[in-house]
Formats: sequence, C-alpha cells, structure tokens
Amino acid sequence: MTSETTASGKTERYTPSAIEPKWQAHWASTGLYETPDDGDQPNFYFLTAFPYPSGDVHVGHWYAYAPADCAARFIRMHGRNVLFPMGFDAFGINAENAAIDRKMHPAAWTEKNMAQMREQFLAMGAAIDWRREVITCYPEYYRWNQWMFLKLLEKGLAYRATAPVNWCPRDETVLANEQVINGRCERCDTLVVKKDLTQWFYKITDYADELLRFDGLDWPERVRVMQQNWIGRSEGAEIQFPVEGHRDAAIRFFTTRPDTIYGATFMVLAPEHPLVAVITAPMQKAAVDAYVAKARSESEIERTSAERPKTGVDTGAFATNVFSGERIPIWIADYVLATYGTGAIMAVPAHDERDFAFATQYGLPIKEVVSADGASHATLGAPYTGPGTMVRSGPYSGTASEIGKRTIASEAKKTGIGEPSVTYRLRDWLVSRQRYWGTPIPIVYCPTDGTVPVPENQLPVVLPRDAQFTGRGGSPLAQLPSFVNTTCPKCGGPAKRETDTLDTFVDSSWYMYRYLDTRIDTAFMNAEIGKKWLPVDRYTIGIEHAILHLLYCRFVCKALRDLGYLWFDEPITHLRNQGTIVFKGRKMSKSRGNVQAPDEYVRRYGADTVRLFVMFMGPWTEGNDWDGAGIEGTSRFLHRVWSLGLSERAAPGPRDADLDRTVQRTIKKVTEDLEAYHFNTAIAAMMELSTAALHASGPSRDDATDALVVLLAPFAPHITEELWQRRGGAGSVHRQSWPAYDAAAARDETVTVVAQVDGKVRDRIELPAGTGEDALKQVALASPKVKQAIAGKSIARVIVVADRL
RNA sequence: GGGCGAGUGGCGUAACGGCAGCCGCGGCGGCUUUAGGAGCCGUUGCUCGAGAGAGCGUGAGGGUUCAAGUCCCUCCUCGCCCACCA
Repeated sequence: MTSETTASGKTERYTPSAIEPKWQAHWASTGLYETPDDGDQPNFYFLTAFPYPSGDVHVGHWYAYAPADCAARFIRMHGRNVLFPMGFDAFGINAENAAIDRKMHPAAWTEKNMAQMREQFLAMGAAIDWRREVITCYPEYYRWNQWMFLKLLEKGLAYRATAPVNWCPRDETVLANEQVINGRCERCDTLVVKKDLTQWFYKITDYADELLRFDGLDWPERVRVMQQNWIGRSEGAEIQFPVEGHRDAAIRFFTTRPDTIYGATFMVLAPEHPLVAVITAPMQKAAVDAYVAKARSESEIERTSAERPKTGVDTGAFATNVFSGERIPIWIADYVLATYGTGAIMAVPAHDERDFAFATQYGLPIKEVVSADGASHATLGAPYTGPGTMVRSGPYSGTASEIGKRTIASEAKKTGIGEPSVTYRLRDWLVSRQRYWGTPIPIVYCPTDGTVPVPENQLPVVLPRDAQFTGRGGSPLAQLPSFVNTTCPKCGGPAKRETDTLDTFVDSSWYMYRYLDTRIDTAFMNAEIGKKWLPVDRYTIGIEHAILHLLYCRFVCKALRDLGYLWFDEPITHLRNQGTIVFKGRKMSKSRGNVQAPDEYVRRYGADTVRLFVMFMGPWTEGNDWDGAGIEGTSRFLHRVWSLGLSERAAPGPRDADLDRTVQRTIKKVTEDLEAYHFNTAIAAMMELSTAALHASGPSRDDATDALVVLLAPFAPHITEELWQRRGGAGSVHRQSWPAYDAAAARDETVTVVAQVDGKVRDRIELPAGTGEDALKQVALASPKVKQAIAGKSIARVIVVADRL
C-alpha cells in the first residue's frame, strides 16, 4: 500500500549508519552550526550545562543534551541567531582519584575523556559551535578564577577564616560536600568528621536578601523555593543576658520568638561556644570538658540526627533573664549549633519542641507565657508553638504574641541589650580545597608582609604538572617545594604559596561569559560581545543543580556587577530543569557501576532514534527510569518517515481535506509543545501524522510528508536532512523556517457531540462544527438513545456546550 | 518533623472541569519477507455476554458541579529537597 520503492523497483532500507556520519562530517565542514556574533537575525543565547569529563557520554548526558539540542534547533528555525556552545567542567576530584587509582596524570585522563566525549557529541548530531569550546582546566581559563578571587578580596567579598570542614580521617583530606554521601567518604566509606581549618571563603551571605528575590525571572517555582529554603531567612532579635559573676561576659543569642522571653528558664550554649571555657564553674569543669570532647569527636551524622535523645551538661553558671529578672542556669548541649545564629539560645521549653524535650529530660522548669485561650495553665503536656496571648509576662501580659515580638525587640534595643535581627541559614561559600586538580589560589604567605595577594600581572599562578598522587597526606601541591617556595611580591623576601585550590563550583559559576570569546586575554569576558548576548536567554540543567551551582552563578553575577564588570542583576532569565534519569530506580554513578552507555543503541538504531527515544520516554522535567526496551517504537516511526520520504511525488489530483487538517493540527501541537518542553507529546503528534499520511495518497500526502520532515528536523537532524535533500530541498533542512499554522484550518469540520443524561454519556452525534445551541439541543433530544434514557422522567434542565455537549 | 511534587491498563505515558487511556512498549491474531536485531494490518482497561451491548473503572474517603483524573477537605503511599536552624 505504500510506495517505498525507488525507480529501480528496489526498496531502500533506512540505514542510519550510512547517513549519520556523512551528515555530521558535512555539517562540520560547512560550519552549519557556527554562530556569528552579528547574524542577520536577533541573537538568542541557549545555554545548557557543560559536562564533567568523566569518561563516556552516558544516558544521563543524552537525556540532558538531546532535548536541549532539539529546543535550540527549534528556536533557530524560529528565526533567531542561536548560540549553543559546549565545553568541559574539567577540574575536579574524579580526575585526581583516577590519577591515584590508575597512575595516570589528571591532565592526561581529562584530555582522553574530553576527546572521547567530543566524538560522542558529534555522533549525537548536536548543533554545537565547537569554535567556542571552554575548558576550565586550561590556564587561559582558570587565570580568571584567580583574577576574580583577587577582585573579591579587594572588595572584602573574599576572606580567610578558621572553620569546621568535612574531613576524611582515612584519606587525610578535606572533602567537597558532594563527596560526602550520607555522612561518609565517597571513596573509602569512612565517617566524615568536622575539622577546624583556616580556609578561604566567598561572602555569599552579603547577597542573601537579594538572592531571595527572583523578580522578572522565568524560573521553575520548585527551584525558587529550594533556593529560598536553602537561604533560610529568619526574622527575630538578637538579645544578650548577663552572666552572673562575669562582668564582661554576656551571652548573646538569636531568637525568632522575642514574645516568649519571659518563659526563658535556662540558656544553652553550643559545646564549641567560646564562652564555655570562661564561665564554667570549677565543680562542673570535668563534666563539661568531657562533653565538649565527645561532641568534637562525633561525626556529623551522629550529631545532627534529630531522632536521638537530647543530651547536655550544666555549666554551673547562671545568667539573668533581664526581662523576667529570674536567675537561670546555663547549660551546654549539642542540639545547639555553633554555626547558626550566635551559637547560643534562650531556652523556652513551654513554646519550643526541642527546649521542651531537653527540659523534660533534665527536670528544668517549664513556664507558659503564650496562651491560645488567654488563660494560664498549670501544666503543659506539650509545647505550644502557635500564636496567642502573652501571659505571665510582666507589663506585656495580655498583649497578642505577634505584636509582642516587635515590642520586646524594640524594648531590648531601647535598653541597649539587643536589637531586631535577621539570621540566615545560608553560610559563606567555602572555596578552599586541599586538592591538586583545581585552580591554585593566588596568595603568598610572607613572614614579613603576611597574607599577600599575587599581583594581577603575575597571573596565572600555573598549576605545576610534576606532583605526586598518593591519596594521602593532604594536598600534593604542599609537597612540592618548587611550587611552595617563592618570593614575596611585596618585599621580595622568601615566602610560601597557598597550596589549596579553588572549589570547582568557582569554575562553573561564570563559564557562560567565557563562551562569548574564549581567547580574550585581557579580561574574563569580551564585554563588547557580551553586550550582544547577555544575559543568558535560556538555561537547561538537571534539577540536581537547583541550589549550589545555580546559586553560585547568581552570586558571582551580582558580585561582578558590583565590581563594575556586568550590567545586569541576574545571569539567566529563563531556566528549565530536566528530571533525573535513573536505572532500576537508582541514580546512575560510576561508583555504583550502573552507568548506562547508549553507544550500543546508537550503533543498532542510529543517533536519531536514540534522540527521539529519550525525548519520547515521558515528560522531560520529571525524569525517568532508563529502560532500553521500547526504543523499537521510535525506530519504527523513523522507518515509516523514511518510506514516506522516499515515496514518489503524486501527480496532481484531489486533495485530502482530513489530512490537510491533520497537518495543520500537528504543526500547532508540535509548536506549542516545543515551547513548553513537552517533547514526548510532540513526538506522539508526529507519529499520528505519519500514520495518517501513510494511509493517504495524492498531493496532500506529499505536503504532509514535507511538513513532517521539517517538524521532525530538530528532533532527528540526520534523517530529516537526508530526506530534505532527496526530496529536492535547497540548502539544509536546519536552515528552514519553522512552518506556520492556520488555527482555523486546523479545526475539524465536523465534531462529535456527546449527549449526556444525568452526567452519563448516552449518545455520540456527528455534527458540523459550529452548530448552534438550539439546533444542537433539538438533535440531542431527538436521539433515540437519549429518548430512552429520559423516558418517564421530567427534564429539569438542558445544558448545551457548543461543539461538545 | 517541614516544604514541594506525584499516584491513571501488564509497562512508559496522554487527557482547555465536558467521550478516561492519545502515542508507544509488551501481549494476542494475521500478512509479508522467510538474507537480516526489517516491514505491514487488526486487536488489546476490567467484569458479564456467543454477539449487539451492559456494568465498573484514574491511591482511599468525603465535598463542590448538570458534569471531576482535573477544583476543595481529610487520609494513605511514593519521590525529591531541607531538617535539633533557635
């Protein structure tokens, strides 16, 4: 019934392996995907997250890049000059671990992987402008990490401080957060502990409030909420209570509930709080020291488990609750965190779950000061954390607690013991890493001049090649005298280099600016070209990056803006996230050994089929479980398209109105779906069109095929290019304009109207579209089935919905 | 514990408040080629029925509505993020 035979009478099979490499080579040699900075059409910057060069392009990469490539091609066909660059986030722990495990230099390992992945991207048929490739481990790139570090330092946005960091006792090294899996070292499964180290930080907290705002950004609600939760803004007050017998030692605490201050019956310090050693009574010293030592030795997961019973020790010291005038004991307990607020709390057991549990455990007094019904209650079975009326609160008794929050805070300010305050959960960004494969921090420590920044004109501080990778004993750079020993830029005397490197999230926080001009050596970005493209029009990235990377990008943008280098507030105006692709319900990762390589599928079915399949699996934003079964369906679809495409054109003849309408409807559907990243339903619509076309004949079928080839081009670039050419199209199908549709022509002439009685479908009636309501009603009531259903009943109401009901 | 999202055939999924299950996978039946890991057609939610057809069906239970997978309330389950954050 189909005419998939050529003039010679022999069927030509769809053979992806014959056409895909051919077109890939052709596109590369003709520079089809090279994007000029000044094209004939408006610029559009489509960014998709660059990969870590970990080895193979795996299923997760296909799931990220095939739809992104499709969306970028779609926008290009819509008449935009689309920049779609690619690069490699090339520094990082994996390369260093590979060096340790395989006795291979991280640079060599990285180069090998990048070469392989470039080939695989090529085989995917991605429309990448490779002239703009960015590789973060090259000095031409990372020198700008160093430059930014110096700029942030000048501005006071980078600083050095001692902080507790994740430390693996077995590997004797600091771990990045992402290397800590359920509190354990990713490599050796050892429990990670906190260790105090002097480290470099970026002051992201300065931007906490601005980072909470997403004005004018088209970002998914989910990501905005996750970032807001991460930043965790709390309003309240900072107040201090004096310590009995220590004229100079007051304990300052943060609270979100100043209204409950009359109920503060004790205080709690974090075990690490500096005042612990000062105020502890001699009698309690032994117990306190033991508790502090135990807390320090415990792992993060042990300490932060919310389920375990609360423990603590009395310091034997007392503070004065300035408001109630009561003398209250000071305890230490590890449920108070040294790193949040001031590391100390006023404990109000009557109105806080944790304080209540602690007070119950140690028999401390519980005093109700906020009451839902305004009356006082002798005992509380549970803490009351809601709003109410303040009771037993001196002059404030009878005040609504919501009002009391503000009055108490301003009263504290008036008496000089506190003030209204805001605290964030967000911490400053620790950027130091005791790692080799990263950007050297451009700092020199001089016995005379102290901490000296490396002058700008001496950048880059090049990462030396000749380091030893043992996996033990800290940073390899620290063991390299030729690197460590240097001269002080200020006095010229002997000095030592900083041997830590920067977190690789620093590298990826600004790479979108570098794509615009990868060679410029006078600035991190070519501002002139930047004006033509920035900010980024569209960014696609996995939902797993919702917080860290995307927050850092925003912070660095704002910091560079305040330094005078950028002219916009947000780097990315429109963001969309693909869901996570898993295998048998588990995330794919090298350490689990369950990474799925699609190469076998590409070999068997072709890249176009694999592209289509990853987009057809389900909604892109939701992710999915990878299961190669089912790929046959998309393969069959392309075989159908192929045979349609090779059909000889029909002689002039009558048109097929149904098929013409289907074409219009499909264009509409695919257009709207691509705008919304609904790749799966767009493909379903094209499948329907192909089936309809195969069952039709004549000029309408040819037109449907022509339309299908263009609509399918962003999804399956090779087969459509081949068919475009064979059907006599000029130039590349990827340079064609996206087809327009006529909404009126997409509408059906006849509609199936449903007749319901009591909400149940009783009949279906074919009627011309646009039949008037009265006529519709007449036809429906005349239907024998409807008559039967309403026999013997009285009609209370008739509801008519045009073209539907 | 908090926040967000999701529960629909054997499976992946689809449905402006208006015919639940589009499009695929898998299954079943057939055709073609039997040189292909090729192609084509039909059928496929469940139950009853030979059939026409009828009844039941979107995690559970309520509600709003002429009409609910969709909106509202309560609950259950799963996923993700945060979590002793004062």
